[in-house]
Amino acid sequence: MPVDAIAVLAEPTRRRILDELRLADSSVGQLVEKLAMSQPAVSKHLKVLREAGFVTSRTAAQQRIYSLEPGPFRALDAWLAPYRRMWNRHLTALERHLEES
Amino acid sequence: MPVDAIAVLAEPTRRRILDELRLADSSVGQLVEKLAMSQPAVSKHLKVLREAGFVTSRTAAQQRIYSLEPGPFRALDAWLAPYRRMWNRHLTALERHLEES
DNA sequence: ACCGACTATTCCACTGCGGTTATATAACCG
DNA sequence: CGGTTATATAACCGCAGTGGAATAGTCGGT
Repeated sequence: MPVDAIAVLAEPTRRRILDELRLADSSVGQLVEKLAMSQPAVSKHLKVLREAGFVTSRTAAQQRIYSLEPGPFRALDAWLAPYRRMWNRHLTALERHLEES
Repeated sequence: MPVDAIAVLAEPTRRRILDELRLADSSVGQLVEKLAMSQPAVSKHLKVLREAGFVTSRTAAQQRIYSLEPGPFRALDAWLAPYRRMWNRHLTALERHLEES
């Protein structure tokens, strides 16, 4: 399911966008400023993120405010689950203690 | 840290390799058979996975047995952590109940 | 209805990556 | 040492994706 969700995350710029949106919903213009990149580039990445379900946009006047959607993140977490079981078997005593908290 | 770890996982073939190795350590030849792909292709993917720390290989006669390493998976999990906090705020009552188990 | 602000789309050049074929290296065996 | 098996590397090709510049679309204000 997260089939190509991971591929979407492979792009550093897209991860930066997600980092920004995690802190606050943003308009395209705000992202352009933060990322110091051309507006078309940002819009194109947003399109990819949108189609993969990572973000949604609501219209506010001429701006479009983007915000995160948890779905694909949860899917990625689910993909990771079987491996998590594996690495839990590799816990050292110290790590096992930290795991308690 | 998982900087390009995610990019490494973006490749479907590499995820298939990881899936196989999760079930059992395997030689290159065994992976070639499972994946129905040319041996050089598999070797190249293994090189990428090795350099990203996802797998290690031990030599057994002419064969090289590959096995998983938990490190990068944990790093990915760490990258996901801040987003996990986000989607936890979106839990419904039902989900919240299931989360208890 | 026109203008200005904001965003999306198109076109193009470039780069990088995955796959195959061919070849090199390494290890075991007689 | 010669031959065979097993894996890695090299060279090449085709394609997909990214970024910029230019262009089109959308919406509110006057």
